[in-house]
Amino acid sequence: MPELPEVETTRRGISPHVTGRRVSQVLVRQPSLRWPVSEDLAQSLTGQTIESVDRRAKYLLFNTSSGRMMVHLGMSGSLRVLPGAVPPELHDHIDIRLDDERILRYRDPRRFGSVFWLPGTESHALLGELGPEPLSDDFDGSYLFRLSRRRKGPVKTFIMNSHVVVGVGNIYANEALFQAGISPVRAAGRISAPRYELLAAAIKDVLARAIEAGGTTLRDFVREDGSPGYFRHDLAVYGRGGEPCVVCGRALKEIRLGQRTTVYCTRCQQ
DNA sequence: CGCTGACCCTGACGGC
DNA sequence: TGCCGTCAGGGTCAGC
Repeated sequence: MPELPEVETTRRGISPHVTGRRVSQVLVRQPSLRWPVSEDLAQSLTGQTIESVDRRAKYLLFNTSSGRMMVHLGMSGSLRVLPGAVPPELHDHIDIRLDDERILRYRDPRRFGSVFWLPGTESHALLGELGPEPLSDDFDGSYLFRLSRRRKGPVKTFIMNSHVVVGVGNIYANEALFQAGISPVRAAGRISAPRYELLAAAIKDVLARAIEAGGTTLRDFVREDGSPGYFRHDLAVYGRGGEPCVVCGRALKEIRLGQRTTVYCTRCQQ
């Protein structure tokens, strides 16, 4: 379920606890993730010092002087820092023991996530074709307008495409389109430049607010905590199909678009 | 090239 | 109560 705000919240939460720490041991209990965890992860990472933790799209990058560990949390993944030798539970797939005896633990019940080791300064094919970060200055309305010309697919599918912009998952795509007053089913190529300005601003706003909320919630990455990074009461449309629109009161419409649940107001979103 | 749909997996949930 | 089918979801990739 991690969307970009939760990945960023995870990065901020664990970063102070792992930065500057040396990895003393890596234990892979379950290598069968979205892509198999390579056997050289453990030997490459062991002995290395984590210099910083970056994020690109929904990937977390743990930098060392000899390479990087790249982690994707998929649908159900989480990373926590444990105070010591806490017994693993079901779905706790990877333990990274640090030199202060704390453990960075990767859990992922549905195993949609992935963990790679990138040697040296090597990149990864999965990082190669990504669009801009939604919160960066590279991402704005004119960018979306330019890229969308002659595109016939629905705008919601367009903004969820990681080649277009990264980190806009289903929940926030629904929310941003509602906030911008744009129908999710409208063809991407049939939306004006001014309306794309509204959409880009809405995407930035919903993501930034969710990150802020994540930072102020009771998340504690040094203990067990599985609380989600967003709150249902903050969501205007997602998960509210059939319920009244918060603006006009009309029942929200729920459809499937590109295999994803889509909720919108047929009056407020055109 | 753009777009659609299948697929990976397990937990939650609804119906019977 | 318990079983079983369905759905949810990110993101890649095959195929049209």
